[in-house]
Amino acid sequence: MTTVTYQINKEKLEKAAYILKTVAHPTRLAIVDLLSQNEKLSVNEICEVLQCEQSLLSHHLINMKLKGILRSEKDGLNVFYSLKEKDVIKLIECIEHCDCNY
Amino acid sequence: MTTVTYQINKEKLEKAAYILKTVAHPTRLAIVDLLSQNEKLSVNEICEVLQCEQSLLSHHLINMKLKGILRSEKDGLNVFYSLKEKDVIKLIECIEHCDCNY
DNA sequence: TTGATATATGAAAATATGTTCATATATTTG
DNA sequence: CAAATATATGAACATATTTTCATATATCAA
Repeated sequence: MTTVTYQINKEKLEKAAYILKTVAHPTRLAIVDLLSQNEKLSVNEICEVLQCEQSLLSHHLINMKLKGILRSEKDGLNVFYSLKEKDVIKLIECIEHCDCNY
Repeated sequence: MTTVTYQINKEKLEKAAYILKTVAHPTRLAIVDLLSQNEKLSVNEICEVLQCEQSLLSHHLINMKLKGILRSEKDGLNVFYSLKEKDVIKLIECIEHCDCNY
């Protein structure tokens, strides 16, 4: 006889997976990291620091904005992105201690 | 003149992304959740609770074991999986508070 | 040894994600 | 207005991940 405890519901897990997936990419993690250190940055600034092609970066940024992780505000020619969901910073910290195989 | 602070190195970010990706899947998150509540579970037990096809579940479990998140031990016909890298539980908690778009 | 049960494996198919490239749009400046 | 700059868009392509299915292997019990 098995009595297995199952806590979290499906919907919550799907949401969590969705957010994790959004962040689980080196460039996107770098963006989160950058924006945790710098209140707001223009696409160009991020582009230069990360050495990432403009259009590719744009895709990443818009993706993360769509999912509520970033916000953006326009100022003249520039668009400044900033961290909307600051909790995602914790994900990086959380994993730094992990001792998984890689 | 731009002075952008950039903290984490590329390698660290790639490792973090790698681990996050491994966990960023509803079924795999459910497995982590289950194993945070139950010390160890057989493939079959997990199969039944999650209503997941046996072979698919096996793929997930082996994948997570390979990446150091789970461990397994054989006992007769059964293989019991348990959480090796308990820190990943925190990822779920971390995200539960997040208020992203979905 | 045969049959039943639990788990793993591997290849193929289905699906999703990431990247590139060419070009569009919007804003500023001369 | 034309040119320059910053960013966005979309389609095509490349690549990676997930799922399915058929089957293999291992262990146990009769």
